[in-house]
Amino acid sequence: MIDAKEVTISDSEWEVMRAIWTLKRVTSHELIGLMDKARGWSESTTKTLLNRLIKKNAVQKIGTGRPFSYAPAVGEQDSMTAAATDLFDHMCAMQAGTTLANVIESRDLSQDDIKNLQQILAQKAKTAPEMVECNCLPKDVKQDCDC
Amino acid sequence: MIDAKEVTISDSEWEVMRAIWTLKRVTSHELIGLMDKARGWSESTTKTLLNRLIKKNAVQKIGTGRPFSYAPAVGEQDSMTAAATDLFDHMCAMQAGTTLANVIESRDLSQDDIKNLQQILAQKAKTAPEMVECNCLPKDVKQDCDC
DNA sequence: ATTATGAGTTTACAAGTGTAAACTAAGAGT
DNA sequence: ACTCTTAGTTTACACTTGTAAACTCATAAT
Repeated sequence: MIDAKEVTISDSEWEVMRAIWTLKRVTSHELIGLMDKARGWSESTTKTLLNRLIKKNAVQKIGTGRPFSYAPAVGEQDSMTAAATDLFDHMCAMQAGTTLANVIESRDLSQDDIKNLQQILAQKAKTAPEMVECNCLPKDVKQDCDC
Repeated sequence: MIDAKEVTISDSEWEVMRAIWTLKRVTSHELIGLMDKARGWSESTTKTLLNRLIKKNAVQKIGTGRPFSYAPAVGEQDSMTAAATDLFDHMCAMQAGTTLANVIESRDLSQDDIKNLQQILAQKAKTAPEMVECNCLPKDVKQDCDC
């Protein structure tokens, strides 16, 4: 498995990856049918995306004979966490909490997910600061904003 | 204020937006200095990004005379929530919970953020399902995976 | 052995992005 | 009124992405 942090997957590529992750192993034929059904993509489009993913090391080609199979080379959970972490890393730290709250409100979460989150939060509460500071400007820039 | 969901902000543009959001109102001069200090960008680069943001309606030009000022035309929290929601919308629903957990572990959250999250989770727990299903394949595709 | 067909590889092309130079117009100073 | 300087606008250019056609190479069928 390649480290998910090393691989950048574009939006369309994500669609392909999701199918591959879910099926674990596919032929291009299956994938083409799937993406056509799911997104209405032409055969060519799926082929291109698959090749780009191989080149990026997000997918590995399996087998020797002609109908090859394709399997994920990066983990789904790892890729998801890497993508989400990357996004938050580029946003204001001060508002991350509220953003997370907004996201959570709109997600379907299982009872187990919720318990897990609660446990993590309880843990974090023990050492959490009273305030998180805005990290949007270089620290030496005067910043008398209420942000 | 323009609806954040209508505006797509690229990575570099985010850096500029963060500065503008934090300062609420800037001149291109200030912004150029800031981005140079924060990212080492040349004057030209900041100017280009600022113009793209204006064209996208993420930033508004203020004033009539020559040194114009620039202010956000979309809200920061709204944009953050829109970006994060969009990301999660494109990922497997089944693993969103774990992903959120992973993200939360690595964030700095304030006591208030945590309380807020806890309150939301307690609420969600009341109606949360036992399991969230994978939504990565068209529902009519046979899918005997353990995913 | 020859051909059709399915699978894989190359090329294409417009839009968006990161990065920046060149050009132009409005005010500031003389 | 003329010129310097600063702020704003245009152009540039390579790389990525979304989308897809064209082309080529194995292999199965004849």
